[in-house]
Amino acid sequence: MSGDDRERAVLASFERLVSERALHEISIDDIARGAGISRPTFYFYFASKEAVLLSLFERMLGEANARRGDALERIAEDPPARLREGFAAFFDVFRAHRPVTLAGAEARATSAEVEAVWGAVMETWVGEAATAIEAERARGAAPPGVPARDLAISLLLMNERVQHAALAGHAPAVAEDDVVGVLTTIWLRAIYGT
Amino acid sequence: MSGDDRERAVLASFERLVSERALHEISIDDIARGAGISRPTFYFYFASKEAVLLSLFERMLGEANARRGDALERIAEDPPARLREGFAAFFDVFRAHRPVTLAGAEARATSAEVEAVWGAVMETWVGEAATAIEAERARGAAPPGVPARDLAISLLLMNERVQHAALAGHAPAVAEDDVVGVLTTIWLRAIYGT
DNA sequence: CGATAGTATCAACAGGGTGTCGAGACGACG
DNA sequence: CGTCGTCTCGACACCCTGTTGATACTATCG
Repeated sequence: MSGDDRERAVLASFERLVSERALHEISIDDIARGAGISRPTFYFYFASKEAVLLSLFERMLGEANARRGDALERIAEDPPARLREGFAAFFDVFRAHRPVTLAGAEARATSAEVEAVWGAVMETWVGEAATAIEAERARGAAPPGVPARDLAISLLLMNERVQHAALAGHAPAVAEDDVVGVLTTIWLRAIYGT
Repeated sequence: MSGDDRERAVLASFERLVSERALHEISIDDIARGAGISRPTFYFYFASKEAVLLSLFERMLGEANARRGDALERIAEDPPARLREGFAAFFDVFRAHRPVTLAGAEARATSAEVEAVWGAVMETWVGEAATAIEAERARGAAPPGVPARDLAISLLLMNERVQHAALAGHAPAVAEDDVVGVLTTIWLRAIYGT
């Protein structure tokens, strides 16, 4: 068995465990044993639980960014349709990797590194959304109002939190199947008025 | 020194520590020593770190609920003013107790009890907001749309997340002084249309 | 075909955290 | 002056983390 196989085994063990219980209930020993190695050997491959999580997480983010396409850039074509399309792309990916998503949210609370990585990802989306809002305002489709960046930040943080509550099943939450519709409606009203 | 004094000392020690570093970096021994008692004695007063936090947290929630008054119920009088008034009341309290607020957010990720308590609080606000939205729709001030409850949940989760990002200073975030204004604008547009 | 260098592995250690138990100190009150 | 709550903590058992140092295995080259 090669080093790459071992590393994959660690990722697989982690993904299995995280689908069974919360991140803070999983020890490095659990992950290591699940991958058929000892705890010190785990440290040969990863620096921490969080490092394993980030590895899985980044793969997931790549998938999400690929799937979303350029919906936001083409928002002028048909705002409701493009918004819905983009949100559905993200939510489908997060839903497909629910355990990793929830573990990521948990890790963000205690790991500065996870927090920073997620913040950087959010930052790119905020930039794109703010640009799209400004373009819609420039062409007269959307009325002026609060700074586009502040609007983009607030709406994206809403998406994050609403999706998380729905996936975690923590009340109060919007039903999973209604998440995309509700978020789309609020974005449309917040950006375009009616 | 009486038992009540000791208990107060524990709360004070906790509040001081939590203003210096993150919750997960604080051990029960730290809290106990800061209160001038031993670790086992800590357990005589509280079952866990989270129990101390919840004690402080509930006091803070009482303050917030008192300060907010009945802004939401009187929303018909002047929606922008009432909304702004209510949001400012909450945000002021959270800002005045920033370390406790941030510790609460951190604890929610790992403690089912904290998560449940916060969920119950959110649930009461969701009920009030949904009722207010339905009343505005009934009197024709607000147009129909997505279910009032889903709208209320999403907007309140947005408020929670936006306020948290601002208080934690985790990018991307809205500047503290702009939070209330931005949130008010989005609520107005989401509920009333333009 | 042996020397050597990089890769991989883990027993054992050091350090820190949690929660509990049982023995005792202390004050109030019948 | 006993005795009963209240209060206190040393000591223990246990779990978790991250590192060290000894050891294997493997591949490549002179």
